[in-house]
Amino acid sequence: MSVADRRANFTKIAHRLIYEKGYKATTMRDIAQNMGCDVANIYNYTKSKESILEQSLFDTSAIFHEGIKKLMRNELTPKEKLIEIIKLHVTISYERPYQAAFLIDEWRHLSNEKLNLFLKERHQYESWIFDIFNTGIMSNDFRIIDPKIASITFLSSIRWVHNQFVNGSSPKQRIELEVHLTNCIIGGYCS
Amino acid sequence: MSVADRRANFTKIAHRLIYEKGYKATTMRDIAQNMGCDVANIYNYTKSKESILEQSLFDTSAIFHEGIKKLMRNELTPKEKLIEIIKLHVTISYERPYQAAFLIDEWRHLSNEKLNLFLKERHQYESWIFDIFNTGIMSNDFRIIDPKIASITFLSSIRWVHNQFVNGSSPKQRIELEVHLTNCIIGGYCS
DNA sequence: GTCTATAATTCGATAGAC
DNA sequence: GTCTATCGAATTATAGAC
Repeated sequence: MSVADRRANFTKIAHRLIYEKGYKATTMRDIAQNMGCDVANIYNYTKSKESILEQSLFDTSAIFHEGIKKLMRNELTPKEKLIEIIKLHVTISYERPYQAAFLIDEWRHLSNEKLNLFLKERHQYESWIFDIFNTGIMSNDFRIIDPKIASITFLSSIRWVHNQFVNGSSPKQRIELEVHLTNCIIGGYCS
Repeated sequence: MSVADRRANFTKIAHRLIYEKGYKATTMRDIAQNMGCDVANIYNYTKSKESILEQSLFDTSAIFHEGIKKLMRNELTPKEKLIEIIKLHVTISYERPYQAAFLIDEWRHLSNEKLNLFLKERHQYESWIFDIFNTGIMSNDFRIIDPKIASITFLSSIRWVHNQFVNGSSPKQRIELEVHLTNCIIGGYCS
């Protein structure tokens, strides 16, 4: 196994354990045991426990930001933007379900300096979503709703998708989920 | 201060800290410090750290179950049932925001036996929601959507409400949130 | 009820031999 | 890169004096 493969294997195992048990409840000894080696070896792959979390959070945050920046540049209607954002979340949650979960559950375990930086990024992301709703309500693309509550509710409604992918899913299952989820959120429940 | 008041104060402080830092990251010393006493005194109010979490989870789970059982007995349309469930979640999240959060974030730190019991209760609750969607789709009250994905999305979309209440809110703010949230979820976003 | 003291364990991380 | 051994700190929880 190459060095790169070993590192990838370590990251995968560490992320899975942190997802299953939570960051605080996952010990370096847990990770070592699942790697089949001793605790000391873990520090060949990471300089500290926190850096595992830190790298995952900021890497994945950057991917979300790239995605939303790209679709905000396109000339899409507010409704089309929401559809693209659903697709973005499903895609990222499919490709890295554990790390998508950390953005929701584990960010608070960052140390203070990193925490502030992360919250800044998150707030910026939420602002983009808010702007879409605010614009869409003004332009009558959306109904008369509270833009703040709508944007929070929208983000919350797609915050479970990663759970569907943690045990492995096929590309077909990904597409199906995306279609049904979009149908629910964009079309609404009631006829 | 009476014995009951001291216990209530302990519970409130413990729940606030667990909400803010997470169960694993909250130490008995943290709680003691916020109570203004020594660690040993904490064990006058609880027999263990886990029993704090355990009692909160099962108490609040029972309240959710009581609420949904009551509204399922009524002869309401599926749509009216969803509206009542939104109201139920807003009400409980308003009255005990920390404990509502534990049902989402902290249940996994229960010990094995208690964990299985909790998951059983949660699954039953989710089944009731699923049944509402399943029935509503058949009866044409709802659009043609995937009932499984719809029920998960619905529950996820109201899973943020407690955050709005953790720093204290007026009854008027509660009503406003309930109205706007119901408008978003039942009416949908798009016109 | 309050405290001091401490037991028993576990944690992240490092030193150093191979 | 692997291991053994261990450090220093922090954890839950208890014993026992006041």
